[in-house]
Amino acid sequence: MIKVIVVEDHPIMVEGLKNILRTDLTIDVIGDYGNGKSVLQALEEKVHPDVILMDVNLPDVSGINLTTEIKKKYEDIKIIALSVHDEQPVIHSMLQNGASGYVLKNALGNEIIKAINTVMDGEEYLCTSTREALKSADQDLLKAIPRITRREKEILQLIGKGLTTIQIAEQLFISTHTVESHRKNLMEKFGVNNTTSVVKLAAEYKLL
Amino acid sequence: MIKVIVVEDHPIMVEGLKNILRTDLTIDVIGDYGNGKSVLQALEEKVHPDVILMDVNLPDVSGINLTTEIKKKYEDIKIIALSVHDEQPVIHSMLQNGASGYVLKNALGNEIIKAINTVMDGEEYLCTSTREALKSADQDLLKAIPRITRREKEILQLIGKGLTTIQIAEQLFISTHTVESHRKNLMEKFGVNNTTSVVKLAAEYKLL
DNA sequence: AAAAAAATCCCGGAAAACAGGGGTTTTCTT
DNA sequence: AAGAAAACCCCTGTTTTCCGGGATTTTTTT
Repeated sequence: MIKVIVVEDHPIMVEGLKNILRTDLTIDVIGDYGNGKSVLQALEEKVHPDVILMDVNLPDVSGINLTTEIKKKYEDIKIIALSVHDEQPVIHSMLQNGASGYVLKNALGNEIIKAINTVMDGEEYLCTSTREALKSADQDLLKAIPRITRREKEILQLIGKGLTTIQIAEQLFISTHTVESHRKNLMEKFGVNNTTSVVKLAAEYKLL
Repeated sequence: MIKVIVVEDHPIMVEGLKNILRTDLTIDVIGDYGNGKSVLQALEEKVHPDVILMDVNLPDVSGINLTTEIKKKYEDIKIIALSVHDEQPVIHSMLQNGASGYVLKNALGNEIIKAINTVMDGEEYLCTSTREALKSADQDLLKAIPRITRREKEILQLIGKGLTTIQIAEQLFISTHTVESHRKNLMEKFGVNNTTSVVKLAAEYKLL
């Protein structure tokens, strides 16, 4: 029996997943959790799954960070990402951080079962649309989501609120020059040359 | 029997919904559709539901527009919005355009059943978190999502790509003054005073 | 056919952001 | 305890956006 746990904050989705997985008699869903904290706790205490089906957008932590953390402590657990996002940087970041599979939520139910079996065989599984998305990105540089610092995130949020450099500087009790430095670094990290693009990408990657 | 159809592009979600609705014997799910076009066609041809459970983010049209269209032709059909978005402007726009209910996807299954029964009684139903979201918006001005024109959307997308006014003007073969006018109008419509905020809001409301 | 909305174009001055350099002090991580 | 990374600070000049007015011509919608 393959022991699976589901990490997903939409009960209806959980219901659907369980229902689909029930059709495969070699799969046993031994638990479900609505946020990152509760899974980590469960893993600590008692639960020992073979596979984790994990939504990428959880209420408390990003799936990317959660994957990294789980993989650090329990390297044998296979993680399959479940997501509505087909942006390459998101996919790429998940895989880079230890996910063995990536399935879009618009995939058919049996893709999930296929994914579970594939990763249990030690292989990587990407659903059809995900493969499409990566293919079109193709060639050279499929970038991961930039790692931004606490401060940068803070400034990014204030920019998103529509504050100007001067207002941000005042609010954070730092010089406008510092704010501009952070702005510069953000543009650099995101590989763009104005803040508007940074905000757009950050919104896309759910970093705001 | 209450005849219900489901409009939702995630098969797993559809599975979950059907499973939940099966527990109520007075509800009959007579069909499901993965996009706006197919529902409209089905309504035209044969299907006559009492209630439509509709995902707000469909691949082809926005739930807001689809609601408007359906309500114009079939005013008796009750529409319940299903969404991951708890932003007031989204909720407000849906209700304003004829939706009778709004349920967040992180709601429990029985909220959906409650919603169906409530709207069939001619009342409006909002799930707990939605009510919370509207309450915190409170007082005065819960704004709807601005209606933007074709051209404005086009310019918004180019701005989001990081193009400057000059570059946009060149690409669209219009004067920079025109681009600036559109920029101005966008800021006005969104009620903010810089383009970055416009892009952020547009991303939030899935207008990009 | 008339009215309303959208799209287009124009100006000038002020404000903000960007580009491209520099450097110091904390705070993590190894 | 060292080294690296983050956070902080500073400068000047250029570009772009914003704000405050305008106005005209197409499209839609009623």
